[in-house]
Amino acid sequence: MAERRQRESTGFLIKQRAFLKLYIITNIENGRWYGLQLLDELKKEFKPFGFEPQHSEIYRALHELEDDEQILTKMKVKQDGAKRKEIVVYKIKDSEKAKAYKKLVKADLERCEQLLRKAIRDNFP
Amino acid sequence: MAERRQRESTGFLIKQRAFLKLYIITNIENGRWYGLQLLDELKKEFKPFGFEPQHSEIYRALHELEDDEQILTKMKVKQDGAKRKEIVVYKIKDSEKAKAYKKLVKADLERCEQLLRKAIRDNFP
DNA sequence: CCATGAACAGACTGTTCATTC
DNA sequence: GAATGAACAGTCTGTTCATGG
Repeated sequence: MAERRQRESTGFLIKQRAFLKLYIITNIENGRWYGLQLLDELKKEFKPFGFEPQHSEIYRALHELEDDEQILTKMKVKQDGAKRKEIVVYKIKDSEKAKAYKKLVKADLERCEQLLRKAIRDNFP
Repeated sequence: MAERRQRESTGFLIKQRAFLKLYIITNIENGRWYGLQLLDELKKEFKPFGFEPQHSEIYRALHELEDDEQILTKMKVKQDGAKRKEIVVYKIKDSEKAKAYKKLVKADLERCEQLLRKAIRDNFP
């Protein structure tokens, strides 16, 4: 089971999903995080670049990193303080797979960067 | 009439359509071109970057540059030689609008490039 | 086969709704 | 309101089909 999408159709630019997954892994490598917390952080990061990710994309990315890529595991924990709300906290489950995934995305990011630079060169001499 | 799409939803990366439109304008600024000819040229250009545009995207881009952006006009011409096949050749109709469009896309390309560079910086120290 | 175009279908993502604290 | 999740809807794009030389 668990065979899912495989990208590389005609290969234009990287998809938002993969881009967010990369950031999520890196953040979780440095500590525990849960969904809305990641959303706030990433919104803050990308706001200056006119990009504002949505909460559903973050959750989809987290679910795929757990179910498809098998890179993360989740834990439900009671929030600190008086509140008895459960939140879903993620941590790295397989750091080798995490490393491999990041390597893949890095290559794609560099490819995309070159494509954009080429477009600027070719069209604005 | 003729009110159509306006991008900037949450603003991740530039869309393939806009990217191709830019190249199409630049190519047509330097002479007459028709659809499949542009397709061949652009496939050749982007092949080394793992990107291979499809013919329907080229046609959609051309149609929008004519109908929506009002930057191009088309002419049907008989192909040279013995063949009596008509092909659809485009030329610039409004070079001011072309210039303005390219300026817009340039800004977006630069924004995207910065976003990618940031991702490389942030995740691969 | 070349050339243009439209129709159809699927993938990706944004908006909304549902549920629980 | 915070948090998670799923359902729904729309857009973008790839594949296929249709037409004509």
